[in-house]
Amino acid sequence: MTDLRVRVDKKKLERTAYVLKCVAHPVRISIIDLLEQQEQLTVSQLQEVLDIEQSLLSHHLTNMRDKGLVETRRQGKNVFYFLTDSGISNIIDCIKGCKPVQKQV
Amino acid sequence: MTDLRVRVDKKKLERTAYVLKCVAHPVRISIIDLLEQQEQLTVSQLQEVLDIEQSLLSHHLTNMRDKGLVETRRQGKNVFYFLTDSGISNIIDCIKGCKPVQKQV
DNA sequence: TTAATACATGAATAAATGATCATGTATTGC
DNA sequence: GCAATACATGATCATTTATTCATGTATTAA
Repeated sequence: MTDLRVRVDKKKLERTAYVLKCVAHPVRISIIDLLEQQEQLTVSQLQEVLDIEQSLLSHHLTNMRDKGLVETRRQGKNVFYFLTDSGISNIIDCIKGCKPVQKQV
Repeated sequence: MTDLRVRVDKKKLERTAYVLKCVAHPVRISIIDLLEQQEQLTVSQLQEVLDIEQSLLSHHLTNMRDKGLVETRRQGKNVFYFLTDSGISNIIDCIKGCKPVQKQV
């Protein structure tokens, strides 16, 4: 076991976990999926598709924004959300492509 | 917004979030990283590199095993852990490769 | 069989996350 | 200004996840 060590430094490790944690939620994955299809969507549009409470959605979006996954642009009464160019889509594609793991749910 | 909808079905969405949640932890990402380098490692070996309490590590490993991320093979007193062929490594590579997102930590 | 090593497990607690509810702010149109 | 629409925020509570500690089990070697 000569010089085995974790190849990712601690800061990046924590940042990665932090961002991943944000992605690791059905609603938030859905949001990412929708924004991959649509470029930008208002909260109302997202709400309509996702069919969840407005404030819950808003919390999720704020969460994602805090972590840098999405950004916003206001246009009149509407606020548009869009994915930042952070490679998150790649992660999702990666996951979508990967074989489902089998074990207890 | 004609027929915008989430392209991932609910079951897969939940499963993905479930697995991702498991990946989304510094210690567990480290474990994956080590097992990418080493093929198989005992708990003691992991413990030495990671420098955390034995029982905590064991809990993490059990967690990962329950989710199907790793499997085990006993050899005498030792238990070897190794990654299952589930594409998790790809996810990690993906993440390691992706631009760091900037915002509050 | 006993002791030592290697690992697992369960209970208890602490900390983080998720959901709900009530309320607040920004923008527009009247 | 006032009401309506669109969204955000904060407090609270419920649930999940992380950590610790004490103890348990399997394997080997003496």
